[in-house]
Amino acid sequence: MTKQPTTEEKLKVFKALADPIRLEVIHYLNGLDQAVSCGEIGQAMHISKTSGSYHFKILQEAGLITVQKVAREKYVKLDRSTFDEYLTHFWQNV
Amino acid sequence: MTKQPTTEEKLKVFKALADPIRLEVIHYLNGLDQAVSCGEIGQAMHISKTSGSYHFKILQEAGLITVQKVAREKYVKLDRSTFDEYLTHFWQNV
DNA sequence: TAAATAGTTCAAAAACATTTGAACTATTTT
DNA sequence: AAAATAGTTCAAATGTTTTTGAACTATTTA
Repeated sequence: MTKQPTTEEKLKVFKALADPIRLEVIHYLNGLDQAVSCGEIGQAMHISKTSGSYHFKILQEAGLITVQKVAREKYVKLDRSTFDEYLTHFWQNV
Repeated sequence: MTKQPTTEEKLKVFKALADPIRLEVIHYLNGLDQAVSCGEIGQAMHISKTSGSYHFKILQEAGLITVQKVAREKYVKLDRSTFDEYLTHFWQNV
């Protein structure tokens, strides 16, 4: 009884997954399983702040991460429900 | 006990899924659940032969479809084991 | 054997995604 | 209050993907 994703939404998710840096970020977040600051992830991935900002935005707009601002930092974690909806339950929406 | 996909392989699959025409092809093939000729799919998607050829190659190289040549036609169907490995079982490989 | 059909290949053009560095905002520390 | 830190925004440059049309191969039909 939960709404079917549109093609636009699916595209956003698959495009977000179709990049090596973003797959690495997902892997990193999955390993830690807690909110981590953008800066920490950026350092671990060896990318610039600007590039990090760009990639986090894409992951966020796809719904793959959630973001929480704490003082001057942003903490990020995986939104597993989105992975489940688009990947694990892929055949439910195809 | 089955080999972990490499980052390259995952990227190929997610890139293949990150396109509206290819998602439509997958949807079409899923509905029919049988091998269909490239020409028939191309007509149903309203794309040129050249564009069809390009997209089928990408889906094939990602392992998302299998292709069988019969006389001068090519028949295509979904390879569900690849969808299962990369999507349904996403968390096993992340 | 000539014409038609199914699909491929190639290179150029067009469209789209990513990176870069500088300038910026907001917050925290000294 | 000044300096430092976390992150964003912008436009330009670079890189990658997709589309296009013409020429091609292989097979089938007339």
